[in-house]
Amino acid sequence: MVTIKDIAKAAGVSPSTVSRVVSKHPRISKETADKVKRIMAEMGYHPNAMAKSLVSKTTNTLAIMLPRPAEELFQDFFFGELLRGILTHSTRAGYDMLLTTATGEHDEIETVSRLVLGRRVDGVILLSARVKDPLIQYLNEQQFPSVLIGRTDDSNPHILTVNNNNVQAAYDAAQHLISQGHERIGFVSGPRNLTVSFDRMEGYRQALANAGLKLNTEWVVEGEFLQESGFRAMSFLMEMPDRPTALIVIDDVVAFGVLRGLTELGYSVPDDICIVSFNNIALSELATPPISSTDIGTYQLGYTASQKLVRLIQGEPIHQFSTIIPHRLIVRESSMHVPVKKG
Amino acid sequence: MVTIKDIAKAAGVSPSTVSRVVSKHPRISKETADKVKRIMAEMGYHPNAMAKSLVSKTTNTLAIMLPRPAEELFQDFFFGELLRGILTHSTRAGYDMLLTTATGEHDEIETVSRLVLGRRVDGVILLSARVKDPLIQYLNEQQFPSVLIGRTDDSNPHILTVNNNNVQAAYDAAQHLISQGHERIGFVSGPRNLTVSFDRMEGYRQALANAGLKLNTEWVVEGEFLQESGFRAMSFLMEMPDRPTALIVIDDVVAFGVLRGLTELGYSVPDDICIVSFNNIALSELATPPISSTDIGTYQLGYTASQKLVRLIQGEPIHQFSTIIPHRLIVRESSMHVPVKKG
DNA sequence: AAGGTTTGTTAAAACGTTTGCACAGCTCAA
DNA sequence: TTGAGCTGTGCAAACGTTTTAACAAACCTT
Repeated sequence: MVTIKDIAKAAGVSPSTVSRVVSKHPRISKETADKVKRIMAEMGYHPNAMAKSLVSKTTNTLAIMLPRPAEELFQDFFFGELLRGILTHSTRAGYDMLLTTATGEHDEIETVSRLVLGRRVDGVILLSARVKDPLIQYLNEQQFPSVLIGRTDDSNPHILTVNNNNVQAAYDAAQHLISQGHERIGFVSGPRNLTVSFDRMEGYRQALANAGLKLNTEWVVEGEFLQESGFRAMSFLMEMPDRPTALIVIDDVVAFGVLRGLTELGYSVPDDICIVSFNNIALSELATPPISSTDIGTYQLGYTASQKLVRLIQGEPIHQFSTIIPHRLIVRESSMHVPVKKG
Repeated sequence: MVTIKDIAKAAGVSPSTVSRVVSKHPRISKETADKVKRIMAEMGYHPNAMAKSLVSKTTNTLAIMLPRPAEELFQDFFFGELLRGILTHSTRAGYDMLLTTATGEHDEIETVSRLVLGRRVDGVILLSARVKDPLIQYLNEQQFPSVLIGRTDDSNPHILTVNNNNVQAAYDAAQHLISQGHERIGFVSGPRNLTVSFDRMEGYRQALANAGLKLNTEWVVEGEFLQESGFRAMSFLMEMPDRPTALIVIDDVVAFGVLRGLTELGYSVPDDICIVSFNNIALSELATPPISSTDIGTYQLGYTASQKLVRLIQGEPIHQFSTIIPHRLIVRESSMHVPVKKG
């Protein structure tokens, strides 16, 4: 293990000088710098990250806190794309990513405080906000640099957020169906305690209200972000006497399940029922039929989150604490059918 | 920031004693331990990870090196599932995961040596081996604790590996088709420089040879691990006068593309052509038709890799340097059709 | 030519732990 | 009673950096 002292000795300078060469201090003469650099290359010097962190009190590392039921998340392309956005930026900015997950409900705070209070990371990225999220509240109290991908209520002023306008996105999806003449529109939602479910439900509600359409609560089904959820929802939903002619589905993976459920029950999409979904994962357009989905800018969501967090850490001025990534409905076959009006 | 000295002072003991309480040193009396623990809880003490790492020369962190074209990888459910396996074990074993990716071809070694020589991590997990992988060779030379998910040639004795028997897996897939009476079987492969492509190609070759079937090299198409690859392969493959009646596809995501391509060209699966694929991602059974796929134990692959690496780091005896995770062909509709014999 | 500023470098303290060694007090066998 | 062994604790060095303060030498400015 070659240390800064070894380099200093070999170059005939002090360790401080070597340190300053590494960190490009302006007061170092070109000759000294060149000599030291040459010797570092010759001897294969690599600064010890821990020693540096200890004294500089910065780790150049960000943590991603994965939400508890990580199974769901990982099943989703959505997560991979998000991670890719985060990683692309953080690598460019010179930050490493630490991936962490709690083992249980209660040790969530414990896990994050080990990292935060143990000065293991410089900032935290949170995924998937719950309606009353203790983790968010904790980080807000600690005033530790954090960014949430999702939404939090206004009482957490220290937390940056990057999010979609999910109310509007769901409104747009519903409006698309309404404009095609649908009057009975259902909603296959995700877990009720996630803000994303809440917001999309709200947009759905508003669109229906605006169009003067009835919202039959029996047309609203809550589930997980899993295929099974969508699959199971169908057997229930399609048995209803006055069943919907169109469905809004919270996520593409769930929509795959919905599609499969409908196929097995003998229904045809979009002829019997139309479907619009969210997240626009790569496979959506390869489904049979291709699924209409809302592109929420997943990569951008991750990239922006990392970007804002790094800015916050580096003390740059924050123009806006909350950033909205635009969405766009991609219409495909699954919603291309005009329903037959009832007598 | 409350340090070990603060606790020592408050408890009326020396810092060494506090340190020993934290690390459960047997020579500490129960009374002292209890008192120190109480005070730590009261004052909210959290050990500084960097200081600890500096002196103990261990970081309790593993790195995952992502292969260069990370886009492909992230598009794949496969990666998420693998990550879940790794993370589940590493969390249990008390290790954090550092996710890193190189920005270019050349700085791969640089990126990993910063982590390795900078003593930032205790071990490295490598994904997706190339045929002559400089990264693997580097880690082998450094004799740094590493595990490869995939295969390497025998000249890297210091690298642990976890892998499937991909030759056998492809053999089994081909055999399945052959036993159904197929005589013209094609192969949609991945990038040629990945060992996984190489091995599956080999199994495919062996099975055909064993059955006395001709391998038409025009039936073999190389591409990426992307849907487009599968999609594009079809327009080419199906125009051939003596086109195959069955296809083996390197990955489910590619198979989705294949399926879509065939649908657009007006072919029906499995009636016109049968398909068998690999990796068995969750959406495979939701495709139309459900795709026959080889379950390669993705989660297990990741879990085992982490397990072996941690054992190596902790100096436990290694029984076998190379572990094979069993595979299993899941037959679904996409390969359930007996071809009509010619003449 | 004197004083002030700039430039290039060093010495030493600090960061918060762990751990080898020393040692005091105790127990117990001979 | 002696001393060997054990138990519980403290001292101080070490880990490899960064950074403040100090200072010598060189450069201006008048």
